[in-house]
Amino acid sequence: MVPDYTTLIEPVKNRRTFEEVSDKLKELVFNGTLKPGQQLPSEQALARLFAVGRQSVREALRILELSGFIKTRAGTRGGAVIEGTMLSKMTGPFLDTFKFHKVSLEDCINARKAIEMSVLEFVIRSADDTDIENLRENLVRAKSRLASGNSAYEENIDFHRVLARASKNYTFCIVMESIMAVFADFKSRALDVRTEQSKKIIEGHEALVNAIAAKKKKLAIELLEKDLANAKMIVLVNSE
Amino acid sequence: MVPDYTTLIEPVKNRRTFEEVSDKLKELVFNGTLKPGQQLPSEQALARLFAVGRQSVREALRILELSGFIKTRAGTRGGAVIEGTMLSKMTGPFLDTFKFHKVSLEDCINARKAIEMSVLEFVIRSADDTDIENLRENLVRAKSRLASGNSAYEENIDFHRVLARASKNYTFCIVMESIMAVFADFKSRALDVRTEQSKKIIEGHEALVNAIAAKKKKLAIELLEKDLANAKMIVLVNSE
DNA sequence: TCACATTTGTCCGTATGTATC
DNA sequence: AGATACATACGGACAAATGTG
Repeated sequence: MVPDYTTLIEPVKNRRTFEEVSDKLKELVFNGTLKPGQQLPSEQALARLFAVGRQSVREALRILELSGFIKTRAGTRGGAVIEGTMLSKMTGPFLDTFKFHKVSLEDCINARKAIEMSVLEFVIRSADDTDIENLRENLVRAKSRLASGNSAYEENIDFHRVLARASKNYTFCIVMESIMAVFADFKSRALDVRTEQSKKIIEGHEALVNAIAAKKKKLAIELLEKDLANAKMIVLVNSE
Repeated sequence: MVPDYTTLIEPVKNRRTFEEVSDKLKELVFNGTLKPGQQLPSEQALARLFAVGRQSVREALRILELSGFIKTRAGTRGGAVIEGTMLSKMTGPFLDTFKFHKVSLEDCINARKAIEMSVLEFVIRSADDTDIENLRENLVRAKSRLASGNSAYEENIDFHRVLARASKNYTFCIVMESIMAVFADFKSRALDVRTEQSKKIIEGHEALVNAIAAKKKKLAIELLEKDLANAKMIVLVNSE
């Protein structure tokens, strides 16, 4: 009968100053005291308020910035502003972990397929008119991009983000956002997608949206499988 | 035919010094120049090497620390050391995003079920003897924990991390690590799991491992479904 | 167009706590 | 116990950016 000291007893004061500061500010965001769009006091003012040095405040702000809580701007009327979403900053750590452990693109593609097939099930159950509209809006953006002679790679990645949102389960949004970041990064480094490929992908997306709108589950599953197979081929061919 | 200036033209020098430093160090880790366990020069030395101030080095180190690239220790022979894994630091940003967007536990549980069922398919296909052994080792740890009068909540969470590893696809490891962090955090804040509940979970895990070892796919799926339903009940009851 | 004020970004000097030898 | 080497932390100073009058 050994009691569990490790969870009962915590370090009294091993925490560093900047950690106290960043945790305190995080808490103010979580409990709604600090709302998105709101301006934080200047670094000097924060240092006075917390009764710490400006260096500690700066290191705390770096943490909050990297975590996506705030963005900072220099100059008059500059400073730290609370962000409205943390989704985009989620992807950095995920991508770092991915690269650090040298995960293969193929593994990522395979896992992504499994997860997105689940997402689709949720989408067919829960998608409403607004979601269908958002998906169609993505198709319009992608097509206009294509019409101006560029590939629609970014828009076609975004399609899957919008799809995840239509599942009405934000957990999927976070996960898919992270995974799609891998493909976005891959494109920025290596990929030069042909416009014909983009066109084919968009056509597939269009058919998929129609199937979802019509609640044709079997067809939708089939179409998503085809789309992911297409995407897999494009990525793997270009990663040689 | 509007050319895509946003991807063609990048800001010439908007980057801050500490970003340059942290990116440079990240790159050295990614390309293998800096290996896990290796010691970085002191802050003073790094400042000299990069020809920047100590403050910039410190802010860069904060970023690398938060991202999980390094850990720092004070004292002689202290300093920054390259980490061997980034998995554990992956969870912080995920958890922050989760809280920031106030995702419901139920959504998280539902998404987790969908994803873990996919993981199980991969596990049944790919798990080898070592994986089965790792899973059994987890059961031993959980039981000994129970025998000493504590709940085995942490070990039972860890079971699912080990399961993800058995899929042989590191993408699943990253995703599951992130999701399980939500439950680990939940426990640390609210949950007081009864030992009887832990015992029941462990028995379920044991049956699941046996089914996986015997490659009985249908049975394994059934058992995992039951386990997740159990976990869902325990969490939701305690979150009232 | 041109200062001016404010705030971040950066560097330096110094002091303290901490861990190792 | 004392010396050493490092992170941690504070304060002062100046440069760079940026909005305002």
